[in-house]
Amino acid sequence: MAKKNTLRYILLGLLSTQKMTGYDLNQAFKDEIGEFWQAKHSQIYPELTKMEQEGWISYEVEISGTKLEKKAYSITEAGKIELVNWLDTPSEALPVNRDEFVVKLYFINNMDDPHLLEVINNQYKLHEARLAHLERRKELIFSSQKEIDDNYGHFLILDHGLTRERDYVSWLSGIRDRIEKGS
Amino acid sequence: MAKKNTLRYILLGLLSTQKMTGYDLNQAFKDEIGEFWQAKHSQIYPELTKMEQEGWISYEVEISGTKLEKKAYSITEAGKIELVNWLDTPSEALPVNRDEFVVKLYFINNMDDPHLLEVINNQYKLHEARLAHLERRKELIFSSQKEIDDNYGHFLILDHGLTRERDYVSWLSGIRDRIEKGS
DNA sequence: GTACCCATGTAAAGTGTTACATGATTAC
DNA sequence: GTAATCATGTAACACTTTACATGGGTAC
Repeated sequence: MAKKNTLRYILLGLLSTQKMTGYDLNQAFKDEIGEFWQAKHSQIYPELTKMEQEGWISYEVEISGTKLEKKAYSITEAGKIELVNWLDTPSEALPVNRDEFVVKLYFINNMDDPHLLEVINNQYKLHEARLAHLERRKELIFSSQKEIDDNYGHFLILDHGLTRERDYVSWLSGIRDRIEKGS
Repeated sequence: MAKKNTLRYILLGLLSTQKMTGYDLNQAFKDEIGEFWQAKHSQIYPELTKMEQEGWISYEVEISGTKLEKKAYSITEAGKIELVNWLDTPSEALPVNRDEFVVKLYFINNMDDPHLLEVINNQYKLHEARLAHLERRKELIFSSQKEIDDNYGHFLILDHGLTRERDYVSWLSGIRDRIEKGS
């Protein structure tokens, strides 16, 4: 079985709607995409170079100010075909979803560790903060039905991230309650 | 910042309760741990060798039948210290949770792709199957309160995985309903 | 002038997957 | 005998992160 290289398809997908620089693409991973995929610029720039060499994308150099060069990438016809192929291919593998905290909790619980509550509270705060952040974003971006309809893909991804965080937080608080009651 | 190497702490955690071979450890990733961390034997065996060299674990060779050699690993005192340190260290980073399907959906939706429904149905089947599998496991393993209390760590991890799958499935069916209504 | 962001890259190392390899044991 | 499972390893490759490196633009 061939390796996935999901990153290049995500870049392709982002470029399918508009011209973007490597820097812009990197920013996209800090917003909605970032909830479900991450990449650093050190991975993005080389990938763009490879994709350009393979004819999936092309770029034009633009000048900001007097010297600063930007490479504005666009998707090519060949790239569009690759993108649609990817979109239409069923994602066979389920995500692995590594979660260090959950396995840690598994062990800490088995061991009657006195730091259990502390570790849980710490994680609770982290997820609560992310949940609050996502809720703010949702209010900000999707204040009306029109905005939802116009950016339904974005809405879906944000809504899914929100649900996931809500459940995580309520799962954690359930565990915390049980510990406090039991001790 | 140093790299994580979560794998070795998971191996340590598993070995903290009982002697296990590399093979046994590999099996553990197919059961409860596998929902939240994965590793192949090709990663496990070399890691065990390194951990043994660093004094975190030790092993005894046991013979099965007449020839077959097994290395039964145990955690050392030094290893126990490392494990507790890890358990007590707050997990600062939130999990990345890469999900190729979600990003795919994000793009496919933006593009009004005719395969949208098909792609969603495919994913729905995958998650439904995993959900059913987890539910069977829960019934099988945790049929009474006593079993829950005796293996609370395991219960937590399975319960969390179940909740996650239920939400995923209901999220997908919500999207499907919306598409069918809209078309 | 300086802090923060824009903008692009490379190098090195760590993590994870797939493929290659081999042989013993057990249940049918 | 043969298929499935037990048992252990290495090699090659792919993916991801961290660190190194450089320079321009903008707002205060």
